[in-house]
Amino acid sequence: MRILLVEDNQALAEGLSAILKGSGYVVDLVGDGASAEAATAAQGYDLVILDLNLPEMDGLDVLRAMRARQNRSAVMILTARGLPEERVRGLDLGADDYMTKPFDVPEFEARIRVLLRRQAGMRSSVVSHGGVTFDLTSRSFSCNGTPLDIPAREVALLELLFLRMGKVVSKDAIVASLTGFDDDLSANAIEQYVSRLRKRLVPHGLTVKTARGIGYYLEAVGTAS
Amino acid sequence: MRILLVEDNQALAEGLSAILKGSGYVVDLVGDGASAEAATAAQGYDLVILDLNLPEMDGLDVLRAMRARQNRSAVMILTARGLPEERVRGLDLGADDYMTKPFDVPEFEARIRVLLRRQAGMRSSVVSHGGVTFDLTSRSFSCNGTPLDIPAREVALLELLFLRMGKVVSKDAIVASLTGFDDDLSANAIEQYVSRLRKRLVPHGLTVKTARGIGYYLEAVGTAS
DNA sequence: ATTATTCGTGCGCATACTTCTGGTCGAGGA
DNA sequence: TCCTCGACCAGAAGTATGCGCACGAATAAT
Repeated sequence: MRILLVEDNQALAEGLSAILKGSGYVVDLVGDGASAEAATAAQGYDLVILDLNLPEMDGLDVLRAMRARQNRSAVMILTARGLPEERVRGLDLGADDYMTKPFDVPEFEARIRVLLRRQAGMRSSVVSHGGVTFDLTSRSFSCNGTPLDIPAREVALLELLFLRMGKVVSKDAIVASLTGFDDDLSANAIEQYVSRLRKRLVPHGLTVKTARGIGYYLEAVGTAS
Repeated sequence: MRILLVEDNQALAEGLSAILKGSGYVVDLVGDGASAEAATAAQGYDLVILDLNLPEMDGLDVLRAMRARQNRSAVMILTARGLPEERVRGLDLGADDYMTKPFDVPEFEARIRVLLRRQAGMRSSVVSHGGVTFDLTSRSFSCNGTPLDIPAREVALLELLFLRMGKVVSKDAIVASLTGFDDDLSANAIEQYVSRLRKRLVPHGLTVKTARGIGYYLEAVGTAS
């Protein structure tokens, strides 16, 4: 975890830096807006701790510039000025948290943990094989960002195979997974879906292989056994 | 955007609920820990605002249970107790922010905006696709600087699609995001909004594509697959 | 209070997804 | 080699789903 600390007050800077390093973070320290600009442009930080009261360039300008550059780092603002409207501005400019000096050090550390935890946990629940991606939450497939237009029933089947990539799924298991209690499905229907899926998957480098008498499994083309 | 407010003080609950609804959020309100448990288990909320001082079950237990259930909703803790060590505990248990009563309402709103935009994976307060821009602060759309006049319900829908540009949003997710406990929405209503939105978006180079049986997604016209 | 939007539902139509029937192909076994 | 059985495909009928229209109810604006 790499943190950039932007603070012009020498004493405070050293103190915070020591605290952060003590918690096991890698800390870079700069004392003015221009240096902060340069550092954030050059390095990808997980977190930027930003004092607003900087010489020359205002801290909010640094933040604004970062966001304009599409910089995704988490930002915590640290300042002596405690005006509520000032805070609102900072937060709306893209800061993730805002603390007013003097502050409680344990709380400071806790809030940093929160920001870093969030930063790390932003990965969404998706599974990829080759160029194809499956989003568990929306139950939809996409290829290079563009959604694949596949009928619901085929999605259900593909999902089953996709999540067990390379493993054979028995026909019974497929039927059980696609139907509820009351309704049933002829074995032929499944073969039908498989057939359609095969055609659909050709451009995306996937094939449905058949395990005769047992079931089906998914495979990336060119990965012949 | 759907928010769960957990607060037992009737007056405060109504007040906050009014503020949030005024900002265009869908708000569900519960008054005790058990209800909060049930609600978070049943529904996916974008944000949970949690008072610690609850009858029967402590707010922190609710939070702990949520996280144990892998619930990823953002959580803001709200309390009268201001002990720093108390805050640290809350934050380390998986809360994303912590405010002490009494608090400044504009700052409260700003922090909520922060949590929601971070939840959506956004680092700054405006998102653009093509010529259209969405301002998360005012929750309004504009095209080349001129605001687009869109009804509230359609804004809510467009916001959902816009923030997940190109990704399929399931119809269920749309309904969940647009309705609270008491009211419900027919599937037809959504199709209706989509229909209206489509007409509105034509001049601005955006189209709502439909993933039959699954949901909808937004796409820039001319970016056909 | 009156008017103008906005909101939500029911209905009919069109589309395309599902499912089955029946027939051809290919793999293994006798 | 031939025979049998499962796998695959094509076509067609049935059916669910999405779409737009039009109308009444709710809400906001004047």
